[in-house]
Amino acid sequence: MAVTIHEVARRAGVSVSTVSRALAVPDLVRASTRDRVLAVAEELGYQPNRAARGLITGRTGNIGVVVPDVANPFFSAVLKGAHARAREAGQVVFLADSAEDSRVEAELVAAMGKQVDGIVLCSARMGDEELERSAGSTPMVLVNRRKAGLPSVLMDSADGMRQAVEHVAALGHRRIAHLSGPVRSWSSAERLRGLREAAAASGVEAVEIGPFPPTFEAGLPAADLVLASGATAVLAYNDLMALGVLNRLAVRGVVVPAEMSVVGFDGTQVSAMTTPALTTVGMPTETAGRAAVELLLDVLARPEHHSEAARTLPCQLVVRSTTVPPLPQAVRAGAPARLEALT
Amino acid sequence: MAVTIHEVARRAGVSVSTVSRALAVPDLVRASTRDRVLAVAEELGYQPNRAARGLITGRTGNIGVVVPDVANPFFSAVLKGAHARAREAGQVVFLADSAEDSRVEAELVAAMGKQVDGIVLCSARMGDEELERSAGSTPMVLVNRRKAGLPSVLMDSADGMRQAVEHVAALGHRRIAHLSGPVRSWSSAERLRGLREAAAASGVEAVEIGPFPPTFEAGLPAADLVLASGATAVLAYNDLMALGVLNRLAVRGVVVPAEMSVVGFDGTQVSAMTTPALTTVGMPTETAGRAAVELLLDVLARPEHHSEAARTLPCQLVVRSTTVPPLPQAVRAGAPARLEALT
DNA sequence: ACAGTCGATGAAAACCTTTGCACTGTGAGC
DNA sequence: GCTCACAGTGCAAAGGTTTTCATCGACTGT
Repeated sequence: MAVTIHEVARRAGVSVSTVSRALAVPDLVRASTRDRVLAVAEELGYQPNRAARGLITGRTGNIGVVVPDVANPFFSAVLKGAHARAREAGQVVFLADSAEDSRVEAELVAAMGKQVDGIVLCSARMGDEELERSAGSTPMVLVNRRKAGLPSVLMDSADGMRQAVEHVAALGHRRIAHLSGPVRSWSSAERLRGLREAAAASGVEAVEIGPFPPTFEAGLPAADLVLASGATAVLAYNDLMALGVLNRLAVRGVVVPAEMSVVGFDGTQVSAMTTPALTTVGMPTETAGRAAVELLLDVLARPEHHSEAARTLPCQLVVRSTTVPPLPQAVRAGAPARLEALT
Repeated sequence: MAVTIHEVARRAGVSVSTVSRALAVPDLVRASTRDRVLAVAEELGYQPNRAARGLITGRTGNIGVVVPDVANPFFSAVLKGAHARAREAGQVVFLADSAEDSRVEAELVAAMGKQVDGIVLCSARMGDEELERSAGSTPMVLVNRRKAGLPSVLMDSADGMRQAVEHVAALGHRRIAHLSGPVRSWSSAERLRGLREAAAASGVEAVEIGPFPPTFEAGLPAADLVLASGATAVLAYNDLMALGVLNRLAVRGVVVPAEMSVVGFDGTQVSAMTTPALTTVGMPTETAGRAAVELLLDVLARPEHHSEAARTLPCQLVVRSTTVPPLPQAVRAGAPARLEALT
């Protein structure tokens, strides 16, 4: 049986109100009384019952985080950041995994609604109307999704894509392939936009292939498509897909980076672990997680104030070993024997 | 303002008791009344306030999951399984990340205590006494940690290790290196035990190197140690470390698997993505997560019953491309030129 | 026809906390 | 010496639900 505020009050010889105040608004109670109460509370190991508190204050002290897939390193990193920031604020995080299913997602958000003060919704898959409905009942901040009237934390994927394009363009590539991701994803659209703008600006030709699911497996067939496209560099939707490309290229006997440059996206741990190490666009995942709960906390504190706030976090290209200048045309057309001399 | 049970009662023309019963124990109310109540509840979108319910029942409907690091794919997989099973049971999961710190871990468990019905504690880092103290205040099931009197879900790492050892032994390796993981980890100790037993039984010589943190970075220097040891095969503590080994071996110009066989552990996604694909011991991570909340639910349902229950899940070696028979001694000592012919 | 049962429902207590309001006493200002 | 303000504290209501107990009517068995 847990120790209640009544028990503390009894032992300290005061009323429950005084105990409550001693803990919540110390200045309201005389120093001597407060010290006595605090001592007793400490001794008994008293911890307020959050359910009871929530009942009266209407605040639960919980924040919900919903992601499409916890097992995806991208999201688990966001989750980690969110958890860290929440903990600092004494909030607890509720986790929900929508399994990439927009219906489940909506359901989870609805179910969470009453038990949390607010929700951090990552890469929302649900439609705009559903989103609006959900947001109506619970304060919510979006991560990597934009919706008028809803606060959000965005990662500047378009700019990340620009960096990637400029990088391969600077290396001398003139025809680059892009492997696109989930159609309904905001992030996906942003990257496409960044690609087109940067390609036009840099005077390189971008061939768009896809869409694909953002997985290793999708990268396998995508690699063949890339080879057939005649591109000399490929920008994958994410690191997982890039790994698939790498894998398939190796099977096909295509040497990376000599014969094909490959760029990933997300900057997940694994991108540093391949041989050769993958050039990728680093995403501020953990930072985004932190920023999202930060923003949510703000919204909770003064509701009407920043319903429109959108914070954009920068991406940073990290150049590793999968991007080099393309082979001269003559060599590419030549015999494999000549290639060996180059690698 | 949320719709309460009173509102439903008023609109349905019954008392709150009847509404409560219609939802919780439908047989207790007349069919016609029940239908009417249910219809009204549905129409109003009534959802019981869990805080209020928890206040009276003493059950929160929440279960806590604490892991050393959400961003580690091994744990995020366990988490995913736990979440899935919890959701099926209508429970929600509280996440806590201890950042591999035993003090934070204990703190988190204590803080969670009051807000959850029970805790799933993964790969507990805290000491036995602390563990005992924590378990005293909240029902708890351990994952990959054994402690007398506490229910637990174990993955049979020792047997997984046996499979790995027998595999490389069968390939003809006679001297194999083992890279050990965190000293305080139960899993680590189990694997060492499995290694020694299987090595003795198979008549192979095991050289134990370590301990190391279970990371990619640790695999780098470990690879050099392995080369110096004269082993022809290496069993790494986990996949991450194995990737580090692979990476460093490539840098050193050692060809895998021809010159060195490498086995990982955990069977994480990434193990399938390397080139060559990593032979590894598959761990039933998601299953373990499910099993853990299953067990917790059981314990919650009938407390005194299975406080001792320990469920052990099997591991399964998955053979891929990093393990082949060792080179004949003559060749290994010979010129690199001869090697090339082999690969 | 009557006692006894049982099914269906309602009233109210209980869970633990926060907080508005009321009360007491002390010191300041006149 | 009297009023007033105010600091410190207690009382009690409120929050939404579950659950025990009581009530009431109808039905069964004799």
